[in-house]
Formats: sequence, structure tokens, C-alpha cells
Amino acid sequence: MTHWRERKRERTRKALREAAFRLFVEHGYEATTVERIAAEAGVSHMTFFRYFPTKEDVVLRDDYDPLLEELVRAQPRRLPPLRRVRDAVLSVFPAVYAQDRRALYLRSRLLLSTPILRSRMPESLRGSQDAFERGLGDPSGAEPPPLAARVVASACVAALTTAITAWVENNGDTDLIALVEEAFDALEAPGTDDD
Amino acid sequence: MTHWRERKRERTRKALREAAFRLFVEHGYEATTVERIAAEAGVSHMTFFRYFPTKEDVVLRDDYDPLLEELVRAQPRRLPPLRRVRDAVLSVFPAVYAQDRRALYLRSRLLLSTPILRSRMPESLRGSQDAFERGLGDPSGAEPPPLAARVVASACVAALTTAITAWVENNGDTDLIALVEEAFDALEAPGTDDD
DNA sequence: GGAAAAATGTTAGGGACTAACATATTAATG
DNA sequence: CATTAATATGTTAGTCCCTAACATTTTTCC
Repeated sequence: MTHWRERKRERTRKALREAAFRLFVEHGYEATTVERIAAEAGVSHMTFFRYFPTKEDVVLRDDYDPLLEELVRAQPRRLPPLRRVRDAVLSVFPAVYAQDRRALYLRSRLLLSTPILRSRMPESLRGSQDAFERGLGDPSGAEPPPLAARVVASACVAALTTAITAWVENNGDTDLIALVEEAFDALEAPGTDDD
Repeated sequence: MTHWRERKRERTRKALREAAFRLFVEHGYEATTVERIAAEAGVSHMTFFRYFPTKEDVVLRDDYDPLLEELVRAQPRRLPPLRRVRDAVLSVFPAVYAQDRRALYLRSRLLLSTPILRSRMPESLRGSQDAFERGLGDPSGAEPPPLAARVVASACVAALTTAITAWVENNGDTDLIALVEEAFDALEAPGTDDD
């Protein structure tokens, strides 16, 4: 096996993330020191920073973006951009939701209730926005996406964030999928009056 | 004069902000220490933190939100929400733009080019989003704004951010007002195909 | 002018993060 | 298997953001 190294790296990475998450949920984000996380994972604090650039990244990092880009690109181009993003998201979200609802809820709640994390949520979502833009834009990726595509992408991210926020505010009781659909509806029919 | 205190506070606040801005533009955000900013403004570093909770807030803080809320609320309620926000923004933005274009450009560029600031931009814009939501929602403010209003508000903030980003990426050469209008257009006609 | 209140300074310290260097562990080679 | 190179990890010392506690000054009010 020439890949013992990578497997060990994956293990430490996972150990760090899980230790961090456990401690965050138990004692709160601010009260948990990097030193402690590292100790819990059996490494030194330097090793932590070699795996995650900052303390915040342990929570913020996720890796769905390439998938999202492909899904958007796979939508029929005759559909309006907003619809393509919507269908792409809803083609995969229900499965993730069904499988990891609790983890998703805990993570979202931690994100929303910790000021410094909440403030960086959009940064983490920025990756998804880029994915949407690229999925909507020129398949070759040669030229930058037009402003319209970028606006739609950012609006979709905003709608998703709003839906998840409402979900967490409601203690995760309501159906997130329904909220997401409602949010996209509001985007697609911006002329409709509220309440 | 019973308000010498407030005037002096305003002066120190302004001195701190200007010193910070000058040093940031000259040496970069990271390279500028709070100690230095305080010294430049003739106070100690503790005083700095008594005026601004964090180093980032010197750049991020602005105070347009109450105005925005009022402007949105003042729009005719027969108009669709998106239109109300658009008209509200465009009723005041051109004047600000005409007067403070260069300062606005420098500030935006600093924000966008400094990772830690960029990541907190949406947080700073969150205040505007709340203002939009309140402006769109129940005038009494008794009940929370409906999801539709929140989505529209977040989408508008997203559109504005996208427009400003494009403006800065273009070195501030294009007309920002036109970009903002184009961004709102893309929101109002999400069905239109791109390019 | 003197007391109360508010602003500011001083000092000490915690905690995130970095740089430099030392050490250990794994991989490739003879 | 021993050696050497590459990579991962640890140690230490230090910078900087930010806070707490307390002392000192400045402003306001009586």
C-alpha cells in the first residue's frame, strides 16, 4: 500500500473535525480552544492548523460545490436560469436532507447561533454561488459569467440561506424542503404581494 | 455647552476611522496594527476597542440602515416588494454615488480584496437586509416579516453586492448606477435567458 | 470648588495563529 | 536491511487581537 499516508491523513482530519464538533456542541464554540481540540484528537495544536487554516474552517468547510455545478449544468438550457438552479438543488437536496437531517440541523444551528461563524456563513456559501454561476455560464468556462447569471446565483444562495435560517429558527420542526420551495417560489414570482 | 462630551467622542471616533483607513490603504489591512491606528489618532489601543468592538468594524460599520428602512416603507404599497426596494435604493443612491464615489470605491475595494473583510461583508450587509425586511413588512413591526419578504430582501442585498463587486472588478470605470439597475432587472425578470 | 460620572490609560493576560527549527515517521532506493 | 529523502508532527518562542481590572484623568453637575 503506497497510500498509507493519505489514509492516515484522512483519519486525523476526521478525528479533528469530530472532536471539534463534539466540543463545540457541548461547551460552545468560543469556549472551546484549539489546544483542546487538538488534544482530544491526539495531536498538537500545530497539526490542527496544518489541516485547517483557521478554527472556523472546521465548521465552515464542505465539499458539495463541484456536484452542484455539474447538476446545474446538466439542466436543460431552455429553462430559465433560476429554474435550472432550483431543479438542480432540489434534485439532490431531499436525499441529503432525509439522510443527515439531524447533523445538518446541529451544524446549521451552531453556525447561526455563533456570531463569528454566522458572519462567515456567506463566505462558505460563496463557493456554492460560484458553482451556480459556472453551472449557468459558458460550459467552456472561457469567459466570466454575465451579470445576470451572477445575480441569479447570488439570489439563489440568498434564498437558500433564508430558508435554512427560518428552518433553524423553527427548531427544525417544519419541513425544510417545503421552505426551500417556498423561498424559490418567492424568487420566481417577485411581483406577488406578501402576506 | 452640555454636549462637549459627545462632540469630543465624535472627533475621536472620526480620527480613529480616518487614521485606520489611511493606514489600511497605504500599508494594507493585515499589516496595520491596532496599536498603530490608536497611536496615529493620539489615543491608546484600549480606547480604540471602546469605540469599535473589533478591528474589522472600523471598515464594516456604516449607518444607512434606518434611512433605507424608512425609504422602503415610504414606497407605495401597491407596488410589488421588489420594486419598492429598488425604487427606495435608487431614490438615494445616485446622490451618495455622485458625492462620495472615490471613497466608496476605495472602501469597496479594500473590503473585497481583504479576505477577512470580504468574508464579513455580508454580515455588514445583514443590517441592510433587516432594514429592507422591516420596510417591507408590517409597519407596526409587531409580527416577523413573512418568508417572501425576507427572500426578496436577501435577494436585493445579493443583487446590490453583485453589482458593487462587478463595479470594483472593473476598477470603478463603469457607471455603478447602471450596474445596480441591471442587477435589479435581472432579479425582476429571472425568466429571461442570459447572454 | 468638590463630588459624581465618564473617558482614558496602564498593565497583565488569554487565545488564535505563524515561523523556525528539531524530531519522528514513512517511502523509495541500493 | 540500511540509508537516504520526503513528509508529518512536535516544540518553542513570538506577534497580534482582544479582554479584565484597576488607576488616572477629564468633564459635568451641584
